[in-house]
Amino acid sequence: MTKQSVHQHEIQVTVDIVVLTVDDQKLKVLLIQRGIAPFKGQFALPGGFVLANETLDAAAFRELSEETGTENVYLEQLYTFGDPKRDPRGRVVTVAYYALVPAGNSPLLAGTDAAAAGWFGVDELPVVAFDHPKIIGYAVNRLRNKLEYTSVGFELLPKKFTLTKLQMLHEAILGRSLDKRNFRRKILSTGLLIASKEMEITGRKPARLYAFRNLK
Amino acid sequence: MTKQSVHQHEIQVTVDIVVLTVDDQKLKVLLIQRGIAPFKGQFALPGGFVLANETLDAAAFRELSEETGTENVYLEQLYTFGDPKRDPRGRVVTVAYYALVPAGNSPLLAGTDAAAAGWFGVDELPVVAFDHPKIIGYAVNRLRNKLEYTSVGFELLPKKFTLTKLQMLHEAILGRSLDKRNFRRKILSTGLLIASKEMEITGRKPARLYAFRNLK
DNA sequence: TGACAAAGTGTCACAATGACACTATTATAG
DNA sequence: CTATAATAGTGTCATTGTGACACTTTGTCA
Repeated sequence: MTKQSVHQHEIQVTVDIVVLTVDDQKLKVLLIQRGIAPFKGQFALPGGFVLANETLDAAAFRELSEETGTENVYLEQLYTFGDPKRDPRGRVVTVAYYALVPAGNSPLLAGTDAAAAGWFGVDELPVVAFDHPKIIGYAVNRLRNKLEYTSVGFELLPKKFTLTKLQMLHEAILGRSLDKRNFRRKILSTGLLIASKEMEITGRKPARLYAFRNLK
Repeated sequence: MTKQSVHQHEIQVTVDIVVLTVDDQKLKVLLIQRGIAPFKGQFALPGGFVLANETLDAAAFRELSEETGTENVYLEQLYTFGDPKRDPRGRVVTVAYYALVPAGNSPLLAGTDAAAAGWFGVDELPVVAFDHPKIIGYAVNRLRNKLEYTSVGFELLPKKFTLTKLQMLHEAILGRSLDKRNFRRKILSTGLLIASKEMEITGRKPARLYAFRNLK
């Protein structure tokens, strides 16, 4: 910031978004099949250019909305990737974000300029373009870490959920099973959950529904 | 990344580096006085443009070396700031890094194009240009958090140090005092320290010198 | 050799965590 | 109607981690 050249160092800046969900007991990422070169036919993260008068966060929200129809989701900046060779078309620095969406709220993928899209288990990825596999790895790591010391997990569930659902969610993300009693003790002791009076009726013994204490 | 325009969305990309040290029992940041407009005369973080064929990490290392003469330091990407109004000269996205340097290794500030430079306690900052106060805040937070669950602290000390020095370092960063026995118990139980046979002789009772177990 | 300054050391109470298995409640099938 | 299948829900114990707390040791220097 101490140099004064103005038109010399311009670079294309994009945002790419790792949209994560948990479905079918698996942590999954949203990928879009590229309709154009380079990497035509391969899958890639949703994303796009940062516009002239837009914050980075706004660009990420916009792309998420445009490409997936998803709104009102948890979105957080992840890391910025800037290897000069990461995009064969030229110098592109991408600010990666990750988003968490509840299972079932699968974005409708309306109005995308991509050929197709879908959810892929993070351990069963297809061929993925650019350095996006690395970016996905970063996001998965971040989510696993944050799960241990924050309440991000609730972002992946509907407003009301059973403790078993919450536990299965944690198990899917962490990739290991958890003790039921210890899990309940710990999660309830945080005070972040409020028990509703409703029960989920599933055909067997009904389970109590809880909600995340929404306060900041 | 699904659009194909090429020359439309170019943005200037810089790196800015929050160089931190602990000296005189205070957590301090390296600031450089700007010799040119905008914000002429104000202090700012060292930094500069990312060059055409350079990774972001390389740009950060280069700027650090050019502007401060510092090398071989701990350097980690922090966050990317891209508010369209953050730089009055135009659209500049900056990838912020933070660096940790041992006290006393104060960079010599050789060959800088800035008017002056100096270390400032993070609680006693002068008027700082751009959104750099916010960036400094991010870095301080990150360091405080990382100190609790990693070994970054060792990056701020010489190779050999006494436990009292290490404790004072932690106290300076966290901004609170720690119990001597509890601190020693905890830090020694990590197994990250190896006791050397040397003692530091300071005029009073000599203190044992320890080193960080360098392994990854 | 006495005073000073900093190094170094142990215990106890409480909280957090991990391991472990049975009972309760509902729907459904016979 | 009652037996069964399925999932919900619950408590204890041992271990470990953590915070609070004060005195002794060792060397220097006056």
